[in-house]
Order: sequence, then structure tokens, then C-alpha cells
Amino acid sequence: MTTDTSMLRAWSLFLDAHLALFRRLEAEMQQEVGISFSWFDVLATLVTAPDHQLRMGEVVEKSGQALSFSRISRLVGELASHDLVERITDPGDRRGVIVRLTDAGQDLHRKAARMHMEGIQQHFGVHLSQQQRQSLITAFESVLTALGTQPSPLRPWKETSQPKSAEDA
Amino acid sequence: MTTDTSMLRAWSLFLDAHLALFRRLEAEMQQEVGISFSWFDVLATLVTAPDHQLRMGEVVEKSGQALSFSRISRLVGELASHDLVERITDPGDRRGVIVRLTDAGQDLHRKAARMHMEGIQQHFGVHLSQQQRQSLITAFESVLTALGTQPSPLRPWKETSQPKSAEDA
DNA sequence: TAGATATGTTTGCGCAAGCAAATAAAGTAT
DNA sequence: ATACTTTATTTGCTTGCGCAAACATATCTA
Repeated sequence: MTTDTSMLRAWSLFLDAHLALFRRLEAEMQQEVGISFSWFDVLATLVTAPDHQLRMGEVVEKSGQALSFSRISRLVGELASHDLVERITDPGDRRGVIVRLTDAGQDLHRKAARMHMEGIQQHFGVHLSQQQRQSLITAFESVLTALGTQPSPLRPWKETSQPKSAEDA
Repeated sequence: MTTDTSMLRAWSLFLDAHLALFRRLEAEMQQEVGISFSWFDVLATLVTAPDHQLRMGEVVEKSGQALSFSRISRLVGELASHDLVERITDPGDRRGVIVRLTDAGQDLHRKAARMHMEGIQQHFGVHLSQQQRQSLITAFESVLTALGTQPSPLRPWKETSQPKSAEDA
């Protein structure tokens, strides 16, 4: 079929666009706030939580499936050493660790989020008409459903990490 | 503005879909052909070249900006040690290395590409109407142009690697 | 033609990330 | 109450990757 060509073009552009957008936004976050996407991910997850705190495991779940348990554990360690979060042994279950956003963490997140949203709007949103936006939403929801993946909860910001290899399709 | 919400939803789904698709297709390639996306990328790049051979540097360019020079160099080493490509010192400029696809490499690529295209169709193409495909193409072309990125050349397959962090936007 | 410079590729090193084994604290059954 | 099992998190190890320095060969300049 001849639509194969346009399908592959769509796929190829999808990959190219993702890569380019990710790199650009990551660079902007680094330059303007000095933190990585993964740090931001953890901060953003905590911001949306009641009392700005979550158990370690909840941070993993709520971040979407982007980062592994072990990675989140280490990220929390890094954030804690910069006083952006606190690690508190859960008094009710001393295996557990409560991760709590500090005020400094919240401030930093606010700054990062504001900037980041602008970046998303500028590099992505601006290029989508109302109708294209809708196409994209519908199509990707369908893709995710078929793959059995939950769309991640919509905090008004959210990036996801990515695997590490390259392919050609 | 209220469209902000739908814009962010689009963004969020874009990220989720990319992650989910990438993981699924990568897993399928691994299971069914036993190679990684990055190997496939190099093989696919060579397949489209005249005589199935390119200088090392050309492999890098033609693969899109997904992989660094040093990574490609090492990948070629790996492929060579599996007899999927040959490394030949360029007789005309002995600094240069010609990377040539072997017959085994070509066979493996054929098998991988066939399977991979089906996967793309099944997990991605199927979920896009003609019109959605077109929306997506137009929008992402616009995104890439604005970012100053060339869409990568359309071999009838092509994946791209990805950065390594996570974000939340 | 020797030395400086430019080009093509590889190598040394470091980092983010994941997996799976280790640890720690609960819960459960006897 | 002691031993087994389950749950929550951390740690050891490996891997894919990029950056920048090293290396090798070519080219240019005096």
C-alpha cells in the first residue's frame, strides 16, 4: 500500500521530533535552572502530592514508568544532599522512607516549571493547531491503550526519560 | 488560556507514547532478531548506501544525529566482530575506515527490517487515520524546522536513540 | 623537506541508568 | 516467641553512551 510511505514518514518525524525536543528542553533546563530532567521529574512528582511528600515507592509509581526504583532511590539521595528534599524514615513502618520536598525544593521547582512550560509551548505547542493537537491526543491515546500503558497523570508538566539505543525503522 | 491544558495533554501523551513504543519495539527486535536498535541503525544506514559501504564518518552523518562519533566507532567494532560488517582501511586516505556490510549483515538486516516495519505498522501506524498522519507530519516538520534540525533521510525504517534522563513537564 | 596544522578515527574516562542480590523491617504461622 | 515469608529500599555491578584527549595520516607552508 502507498500509505506506507506516509506512515513511515510520520514515524520518522515522530522520532526526530522527540529527540530534538528532548535535547533542546533538557539543555534549556540545564542552562536556566541548572538541574537535569530526572531531578525535575522527582521534584514535580512531589509537588503534586498531599503535603509535598510521598513514600519512596510512591514516587516511583507516580513518576510514570520512566525511571527504575534504584534510580529514583539514588536521585532522592542526590536531591537530599542538596537540601531539595528530606528523607524521613517512616515512623509507622520503619522500612519505608518518606521523601519530603523542602521549601528550597519547592522554590526551585516553581522556577524550573515556569521556564519549562514556556519552552514546551514555544517549541512544541506553538506548532500545533487546535485540530492537530486533537489528532495527536486521540492517536496517542489509542497507541497507549493498545500497548496496555497508562497515560501518566497530568501534572501540568511532565517529561519522561528514554532508553538508550538507536534504531532505524 | 484554556488550550494550555490540551497542549500539555498532547505533550504528555507524546512523551508517554514515545517511551512505550520505543520500549516495545526495542524488545521485539531483541527477541526476534537478537540485536539492539543501535546495531540495527548502523546496518540500516549501510544498506541504503551505494555498494553497501560508507566511510566511518558518513555512517555517523547518515544515521541522523542520534549517535555520537565515538559510539558509532565502537558499534562498528562490535558488528565487525560478529562479521556483520567489515572494516577496511581506505586505500585512498589511510586515516579513513570504510565500513562495508557483509552478506550476513545484509541478511540479518533484511530479517530485522521486515519484522520491525510490521511492528511499527502494528503499534503505531494502525492507530493513525490518514488525516491524523497528515497532522502529525505537518506539525512535526514545523517543530523540526523551528529547531533547526534536518528531518533524517527516509530510509523505509529508522529509529533514533535517546538521551538519558527523565523530566516532568 | 621539516614543521605546523588539519582531518578522520579511536581511546580513556566518567555518568546515568537498570538489574538483581543484599539488607532491613514487618507480618505470619506454628 | 521463633522461624519463614513478604515488602521497602539500597547497593554492587554492568552497560550504553558522550566528551575530550590521544593517535595516525594528510596537507600545507616556509
